[in-house]
Amino acid sequence: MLEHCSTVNLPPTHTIGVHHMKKLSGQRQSAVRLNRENVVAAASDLIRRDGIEGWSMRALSRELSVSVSTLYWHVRNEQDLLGMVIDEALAAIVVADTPDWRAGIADFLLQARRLLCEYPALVRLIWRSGWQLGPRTLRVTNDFLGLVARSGIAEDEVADAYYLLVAFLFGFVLMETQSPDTPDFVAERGASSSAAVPALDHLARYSPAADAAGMDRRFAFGVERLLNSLERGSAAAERPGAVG
Amino acid sequence: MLEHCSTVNLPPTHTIGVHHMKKLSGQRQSAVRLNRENVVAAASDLIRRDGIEGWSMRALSRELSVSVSTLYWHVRNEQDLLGMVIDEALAAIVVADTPDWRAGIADFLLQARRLLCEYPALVRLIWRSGWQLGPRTLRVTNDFLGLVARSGIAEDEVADAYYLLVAFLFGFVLMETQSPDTPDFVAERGASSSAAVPALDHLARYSPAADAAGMDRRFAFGVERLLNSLERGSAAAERPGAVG
DNA sequence: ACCTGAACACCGTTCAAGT
DNA sequence: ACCTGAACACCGTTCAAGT
Repeated sequence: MLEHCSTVNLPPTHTIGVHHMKKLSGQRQSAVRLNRENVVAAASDLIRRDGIEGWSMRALSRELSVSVSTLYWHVRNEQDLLGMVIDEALAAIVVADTPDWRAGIADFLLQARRLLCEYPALVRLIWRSGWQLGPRTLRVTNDFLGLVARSGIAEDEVADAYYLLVAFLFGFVLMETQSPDTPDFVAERGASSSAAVPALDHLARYSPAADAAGMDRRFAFGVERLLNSLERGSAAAERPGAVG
Repeated sequence: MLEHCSTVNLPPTHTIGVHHMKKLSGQRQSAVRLNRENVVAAASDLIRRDGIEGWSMRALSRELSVSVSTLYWHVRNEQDLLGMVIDEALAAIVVADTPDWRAGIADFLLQARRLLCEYPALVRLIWRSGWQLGPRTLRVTNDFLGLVARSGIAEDEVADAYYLLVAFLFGFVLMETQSPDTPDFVAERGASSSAAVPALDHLARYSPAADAAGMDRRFAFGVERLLNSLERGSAAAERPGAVG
């Protein structure tokens, strides 16, 4: 029920590591020696295949035909492992080094959305594992920050703009991947409401359902407005007084 | 480590229910008869007090000095219960019925941020329990949608604007409550990088750390830019071609 | 250096059985 | 109608013990 996220057919963002080390097919003996990298790759594959619901240290150990406790030799604990999985995945995002900051930012956001959408477990992982940034993620973040700075926004507002953009990105993917189970909740609820309580008229009218078709449009809408709001940045003349 | 979220000292958003039914103090016998409402209220209190980390059906049963299985008579399952907790909490947001849509939207966003921040477990809950909207949440959503529609944005863009605003809200609170464990990761990493690999200069320069002081400013920045971007809505002349 | 088995302290959910 | 105890199938993590 969280299977949309279309955005053109997704290129396989994740042919990075040594992955699929002949495991995940379920034979008995471990043909390959385990190491830190192997474990992370296997975890990544498993989460990709089964989603976060099926994930557990024990499930991974079963997948690798290895004792659970073995994993703890290669990895400090679950959070440590998941952190590395996140960092590896996020490293797939490449930040364009272009003077065209509008295109650069839009491209970054689209890449990130695709990655997070193709790999919805990632968002839940980031959420769950406390969002500590790995080294590769820091690199990507740094480069993106440079892109934002290039927009000509005031120097002391770069971080603010970064938060605006990334907050939108994360929130959007969150809504997109975790959309309500009942896409038709509007008709349902709107109809059953008695005459006494006012109906959910706006919900019925504008129906902000998270249908796959609409989401691409909505993302583009958001990105466009955000880019515009950066562009017209410091020249805002009619601001009431909320500068702080 | 997720203890910021200042935004003026928070008024107690949550003196709603019958709560604190003399439980949470830990005596033996259940003086009050249990019912659906009671259970939800107790769950809400418990999560508020101990955060989501300590939450479990079994923990709640211990708190109520009752057998775990008893809970399942009053409530379908954990997800059902958490859904009701969320809906109750979100119902505390009141949407101003004002023609001043800018003020109305800003007020709504601030209320929501406060609530979610004061109650960080909520965001994780929403995340975890699949974001199905309860009846009270639908009401709030509906009213907010009306406010957005009043901004004079094109009718077929109301839902898009709604997503833009709410995505920002959720993403922001997510970043705010789940900020990295290492607020000083910049100096740390920036310093230790060798000369070979380029330093994380932008991170060091703009330091987008989630310090409590900066977050209020950042939220205000975001809200302001978003409101502006709605205002200048349909009059956008120089859009490249991303209308769809 | 790498792996195992058993143990510890947890989970959510079900279900026959009690009053 | 409401509550219990025991059971089932899980968790993450530790640790002495094996090679």
